[in-house]
Amino acid sequence: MNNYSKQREAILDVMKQNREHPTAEEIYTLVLEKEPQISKSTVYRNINILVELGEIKKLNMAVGPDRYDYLYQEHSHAICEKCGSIFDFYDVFNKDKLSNELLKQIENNMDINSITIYGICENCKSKNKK
Amino acid sequence: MNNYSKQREAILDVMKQNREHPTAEEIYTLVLEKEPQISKSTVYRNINILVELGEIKKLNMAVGPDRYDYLYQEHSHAICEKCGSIFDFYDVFNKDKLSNELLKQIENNMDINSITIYGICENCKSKNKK
DNA sequence: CTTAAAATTAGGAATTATTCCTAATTTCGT
DNA sequence: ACGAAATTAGGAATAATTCCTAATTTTAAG
Repeated sequence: MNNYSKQREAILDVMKQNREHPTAEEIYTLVLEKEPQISKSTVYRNINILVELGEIKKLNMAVGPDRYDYLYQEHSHAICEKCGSIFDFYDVFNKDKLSNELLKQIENNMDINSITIYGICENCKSKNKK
Repeated sequence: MNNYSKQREAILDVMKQNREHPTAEEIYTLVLEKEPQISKSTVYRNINILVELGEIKKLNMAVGPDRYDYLYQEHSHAICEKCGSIFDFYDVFNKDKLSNELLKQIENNMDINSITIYGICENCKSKNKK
């Protein structure tokens, strides 16, 4: 794994130019513009490889399919479990401290990749009150 | 939504007695012991209702199907993105403070339901070095 | 206790999301 | 330039979940 292919490069380009946390399906549609012959399995396979390589990040959604994020800057996500909205935010968690606390509590020296907040956004809260 | 049914009660019972974060499939298998006639769609539907009612929590996995957790005590989860191991841990995040920070940054007054750490566990780290 | 409306069910079909398979092509190291 | 290794397109297969329908159960009101 790691030979050059224009397909993989096109996928990475799409991710670099897109900060909307696209789904695999959306990535596929976007990459079709540059690579009209690309197949969906190639998109899925390369998405997984890029995650593996640490170039993009996988967001585990509460609703709907997984989403992906190019790592333009270290940040965290807050995800609405009702409507699936994603909010980016910065500088809240001290990973070293967390990592240490984790080590103490679970006795496992995990590498922390990301921290995600799940909840209900303002909009969905007000909808439910009706 | 919210009429009594022995099926829903049986599902909740399974969740109360199981702290292994079962998948929907596993819940289905377990509940079959008490309700041999229950159908998978009833299990899925009721799981969603119980999440909605706040009786159980949905864990958005990095690998494999979603998992569920009875809310016996407030706690957070650390999930290995490679093998899917789940670690429970306690008392690390100050939700009020976080909620406030979120409000400032994203200008959305989200209700925080849970905070999940995603990473790579010790075991998977050492496997990769080989 | 009836009774009617509302909620829930079983069972299976349908849908969605993702992975797997294969033969052909491309890339890479020498 | 050549052979091994990696990658591809295309489609089949699988996994996870939701949707549909007619029958049954629950609830609330009389």
